[in-house]
Amino acid sequence: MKQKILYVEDEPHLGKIVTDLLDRQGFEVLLIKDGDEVIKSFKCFTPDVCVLDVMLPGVDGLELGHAIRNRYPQLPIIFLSAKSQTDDVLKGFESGGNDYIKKPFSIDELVARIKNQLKISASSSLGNANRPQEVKIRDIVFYPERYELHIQKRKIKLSYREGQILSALTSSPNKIVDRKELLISVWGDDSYYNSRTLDVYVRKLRDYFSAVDGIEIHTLKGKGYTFITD
Amino acid sequence: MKQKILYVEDEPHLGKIVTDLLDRQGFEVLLIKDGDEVIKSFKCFTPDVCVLDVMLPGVDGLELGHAIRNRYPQLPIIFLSAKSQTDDVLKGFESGGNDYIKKPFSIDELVARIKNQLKISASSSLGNANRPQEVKIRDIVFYPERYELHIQKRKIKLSYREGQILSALTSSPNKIVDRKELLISVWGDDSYYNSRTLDVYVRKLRDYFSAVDGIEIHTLKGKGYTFITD
DNA sequence: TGTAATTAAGGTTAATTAAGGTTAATCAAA
DNA sequence: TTTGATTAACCTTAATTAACCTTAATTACA
Repeated sequence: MKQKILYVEDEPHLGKIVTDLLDRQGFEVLLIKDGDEVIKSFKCFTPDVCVLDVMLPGVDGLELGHAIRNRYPQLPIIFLSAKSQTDDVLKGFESGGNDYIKKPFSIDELVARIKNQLKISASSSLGNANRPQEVKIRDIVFYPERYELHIQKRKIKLSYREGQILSALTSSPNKIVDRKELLISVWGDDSYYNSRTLDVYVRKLRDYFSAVDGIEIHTLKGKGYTFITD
Repeated sequence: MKQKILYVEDEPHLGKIVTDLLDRQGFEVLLIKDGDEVIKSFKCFTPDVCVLDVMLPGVDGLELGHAIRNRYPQLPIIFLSAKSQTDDVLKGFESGGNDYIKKPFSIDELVARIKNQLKISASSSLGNANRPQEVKIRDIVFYPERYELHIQKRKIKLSYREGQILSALTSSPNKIVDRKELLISVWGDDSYYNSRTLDVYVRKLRDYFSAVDGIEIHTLKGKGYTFITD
């Protein structure tokens, strides 16, 4: 079942390109140009996430977001903002089911953030279990919320970053964790430097697991990592 | 009853975003773009706290602050400043019910400071509000409102600061207590020196717990502390 | 079409920077 | 004048940046 995105964008050219790219990523996208028609559209289209340009003519994107949230408090909203003055303040503004991306953005970033929001809303609708108490694999145990890794009697205190990254990897073992998504979920953006920092941490984690066999972090170049436990 | 915030910000997008986020935090926010209209607005809106951008066009944010101060000496004011050059000016202004935040700021920080001014216990119940009678963990008992810590027969009288900090940490065991929030809830601001003082107290607390195993205060650099009890 | 250049994506190791920790000295209030 | 709180000086370590290396994925072209 395809995930549905409601995308509100007045600039037709950009709207078409983004819609197209999201479509190719396997999403079902409804593109709406006119803010006024958004609420109406909910009658026949119930999205899993909304992407709103804040610079809409007539209706303000933020107000529209407000209106949407009133009706559907659980629905995550991602705002696209062009203003450069807000840039620095916007960085890291992610709270509850909302996120702000500044233009220009890359499609990969948008996709990563969409997936991020979908994951969040999915896990929160499953009651609690956002983070498991412990992850047991062979003779290792990982306690995500206390940043501790037990490898065959040895207790390793993980740093904040190590813990975040390992959480992300172990949350879906034997599946690809997209590198960009990982970067965004840990650092909030996928800049070159954060990417290099990630390399360094992956190396550290691999070091910890080097003693254990049957566990490894596999690289899929251009894609991401898989935490392999065979 | 919602707490009321008067927020003066000329940059419309930033203003809307921040208003929106504060709204979602359960505040009632009046956003005013024009400094001249602030005083007028007091006729129909009596805020519990003011948030002023100091870089307003026309009227100076600081002058506005003075004007507000003259009329409502009890009303706490939080200044948002873009440039660090204004530091000394703001420092002079800072006193009693006043505070300032440097841009870029995170919404969490703003909320922490607003709550601090309002003397509301912060979201993670770091404050003094809903203190439990006692906290029992393994063979220790902590009586927050008596500032007393019993460790295996030994009774330790905690100082005010020690008690505050330990309350904050034990109020959410095995979860991250944000360092900045902790500083703001204990000292009202997160200056360099308070940060160093916190280090000293954490060291003292760790000393007390060194006798007990299974209890420790784990540092997550760049984030905060977790009070670990396994 | 197969194989060599090229280039982009990661990996490794080390240096640097920034966040905390430790211990001791000072300050301020009962 | 003693005790809690803060400041200070110096130390340690996480996090990041940097420089250089390796390998997969393209592209070039024979």
